[in-house]
Amino acid sequence: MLQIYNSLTRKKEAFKPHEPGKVRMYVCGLTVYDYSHLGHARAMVIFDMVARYLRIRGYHVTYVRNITDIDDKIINRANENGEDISEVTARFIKAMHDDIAALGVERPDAEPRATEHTGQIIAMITKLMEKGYAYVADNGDVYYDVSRFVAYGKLSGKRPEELRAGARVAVEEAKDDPLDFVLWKAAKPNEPSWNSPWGPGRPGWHIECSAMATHCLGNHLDIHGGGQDLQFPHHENEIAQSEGATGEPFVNVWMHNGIVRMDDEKMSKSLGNFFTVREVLAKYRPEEVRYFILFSHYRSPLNYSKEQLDGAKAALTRLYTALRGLPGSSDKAERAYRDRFYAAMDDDFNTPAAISVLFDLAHEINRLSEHDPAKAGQLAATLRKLGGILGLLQDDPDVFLQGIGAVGGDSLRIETIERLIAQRDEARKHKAWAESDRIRDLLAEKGVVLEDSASGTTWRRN
RNA sequence: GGCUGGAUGGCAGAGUGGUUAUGCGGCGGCCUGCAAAGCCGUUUAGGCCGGUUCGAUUCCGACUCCAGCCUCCA
Repeated sequence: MLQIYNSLTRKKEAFKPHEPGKVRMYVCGLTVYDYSHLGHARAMVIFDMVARYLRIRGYHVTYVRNITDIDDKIINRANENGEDISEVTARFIKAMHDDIAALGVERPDAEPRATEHTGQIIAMITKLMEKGYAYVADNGDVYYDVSRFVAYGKLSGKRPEELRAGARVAVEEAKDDPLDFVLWKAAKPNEPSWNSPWGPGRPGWHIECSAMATHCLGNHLDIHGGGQDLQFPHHENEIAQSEGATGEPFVNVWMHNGIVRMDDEKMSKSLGNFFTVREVLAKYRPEEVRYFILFSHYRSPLNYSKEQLDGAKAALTRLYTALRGLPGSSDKAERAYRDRFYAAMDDDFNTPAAISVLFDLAHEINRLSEHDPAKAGQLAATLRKLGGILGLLQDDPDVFLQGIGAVGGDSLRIETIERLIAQRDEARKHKAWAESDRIRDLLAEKGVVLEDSASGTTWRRN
């Protein structure tokens, strides 16, 4: 039985979609004004893992992940570059798709963009106006009246009075209440705008998610996900908007992934302490990055460090080494291991525990490979199958270990390596150990590790 | 200050009221011409103080420290 930690109730709950067998899931995507960094990548990989696992468990999943393609930062970026907004967004949407595809993130079923849903957005704001949840301010902006939504704060555990008391932000004068948030921004000169009942303007950030989520998935979602840093105010505001407009519960299960840290501090654009996905992929292979992300639980903070990424590489090397030379494809997984893997994943997507099952498999494969290759082969197929659920271990082991597409360094060409190995074999036949070791040291200096066995010499890059 | 969440072995990172997490690293052994890989064994745990219990790392309470949110943020 799948259990998911629900941020709304702050506990794990048995997962029950309200339509049996079907899951409607919405995840907050990115604002496309710059390259994605590791924090974005984590959210993308986590919810990709969630969608994959739900499907493995037999659910028909509709996964929607939005793109915010109109916002102050995008406008500023376009102005800085002397570009049109659509040029900026097109470029960074492409970059995002490339980056996360490299990390093995599958495309969601829909990827709605704010600028393509202004109709739905305006319709929802109109509804909120009609129901008295919104007002037009003196400056022409439309605001949500937080005082009208009695459940405000239920997701974040915050109380409006305390928020007001602790307000540290300069209060926008047009608002009736510092907690009110903008639904529609009146256009300033030279800003992109859409016509609306309240004059030309553009949507506020929070409303787009409410409008697109309900438009794509209906009023009542099973799962809504996003980074922990979106829990308040973004998701709190989404609830206020959606439930205010539809009168129905908006989301059953709220899932929040932990943030990525650098030196025990949040990795973020504003702090400037971030690595873009591209920068990381220049040093590490995509699968290493994906493993790094999945090796800690999705709700824990994830500390970025060289040691962690190097560890991911070492761990994958062990798993692929176990798979090497064994038939890898099969549809059936050994039941005992599969059950343990599922049990881990059923427990709030406990990927570290699930990964530990992969290592137990690798260990058993290594034990059996000599005396019971048939059984070892079966387990190898199981390992590959279960790894695949996490989007791991789908490469040919030799391709991974020999580092085709490995990054960095002045690596030797395969032909050169094989020629040197042949030379060394010749020397070894004559027990010319000095020459043999000379060649092995030479290769080692170039990052190539040799492994002699009864069946010949194999090599890998380290 | 308020609201969330956390504190585990050398590092990373899970589960668990009494029994091996797992990975990286260390140490000893097997294998090897020597290595590497692998295998066998092994070494360091659960912030601090109380409480509940036959027994707590695990449950409860206080304390200390850390992070996130309260401003755009995955």
